[in-house]
Amino acid sequence: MKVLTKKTDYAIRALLMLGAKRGSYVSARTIAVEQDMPYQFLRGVLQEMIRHDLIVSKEGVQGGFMLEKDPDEIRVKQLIEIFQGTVQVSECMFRKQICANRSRCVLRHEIMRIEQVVNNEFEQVTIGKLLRKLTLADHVMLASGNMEATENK
Amino acid sequence: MKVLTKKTDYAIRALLMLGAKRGSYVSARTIAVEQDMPYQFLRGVLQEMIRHDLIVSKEGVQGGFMLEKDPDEIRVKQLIEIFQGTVQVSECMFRKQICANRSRCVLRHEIMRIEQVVNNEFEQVTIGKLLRKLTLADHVMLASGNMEATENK
DNA sequence: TTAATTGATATCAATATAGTGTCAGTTTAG
DNA sequence: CTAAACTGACACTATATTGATATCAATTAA
Ligand code: FES
Ligand code: FES
Repeated sequence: MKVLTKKTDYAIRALLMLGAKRGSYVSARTIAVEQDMPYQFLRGVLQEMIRHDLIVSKEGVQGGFMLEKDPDEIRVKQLIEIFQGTVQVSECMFRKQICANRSRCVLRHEIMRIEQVVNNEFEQVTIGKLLRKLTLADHVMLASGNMEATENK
Repeated sequence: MKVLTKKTDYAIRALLMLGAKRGSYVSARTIAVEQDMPYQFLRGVLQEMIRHDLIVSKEGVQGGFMLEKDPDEIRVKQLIEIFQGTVQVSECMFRKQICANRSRCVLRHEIMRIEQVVNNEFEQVTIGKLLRKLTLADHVMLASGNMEATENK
């Protein structure tokens, strides 16, 4: 059972990188190379995030993506919803018989309670929190990229 | 995002039915018809549960499946593990760079914490608890099946 | 002008989930 | 003793989801 798919995974990591390099545009190519993600796939993810106003972009040479929204307002829950749809524990168990009485069904109740808990957890985690939790060393890595790519030219 | 797959769903519902009719054998056909599940698919699910010693079976006419284990010891968590594999939020985010230092990675930490919470929730829910939560009306339905199928012959 | 970029889409491949079919062996009612 | 109702054990198909690639037009800075 996998809770986060690649899209969500890549989205979080891309946002962390944009968060670490705030103020400047970072190209999809750069993110893809440094974080080791498939380029075209990542681009799709980034575009989806643009559509949801999480990031902005600039076309052309020196273009790329930039994080504008406050990192503390980007919740992992939202990312999951964007890339994996609303969390639902089960479509609707117990169709035929018990479901005749949806509102009363205690099973559904129990399941929905768990749904609530899970959602709550993911709602707590924001890109901002994750950024702050990164150790200095990690942070530097995220901000500067890998060495080959950064050799002072 | 779907947390419970059909297999888990069917497994829970089948167990509830077996739990409601404890002591007697219930055939896959009966469960399938009364709970509206695909017969062969359900059979696969039942066999899997036998392999994990959750239920026992009897072949031949008047045969079927029976719940032997204490319903309070059958946790939804175990069912999820059987039919969907261990819960893992993400394979392992942040491969290339940060992962050089797995033990230190705070992101992984955060993710694993949530994993813990989710697992905990599903560990709390047992077939026994669900059975007790069923209202009397539901219980009767589960135990007696639908009317057409039960007409005293 | 050209190379580095994003926008927008179309398509494909891989994997996971859901469901069906078949046949051999067991049991019990008649 | 036999037929019908069962499970055991697989092999198979279908559908959906996820992951990834490819193409081409438009934009921009050097
Ligand atoms: S689960 Fe659908 S109503 Fe009980
Ligand atoms: S997530 Fe793999 S180590 Fe940080």
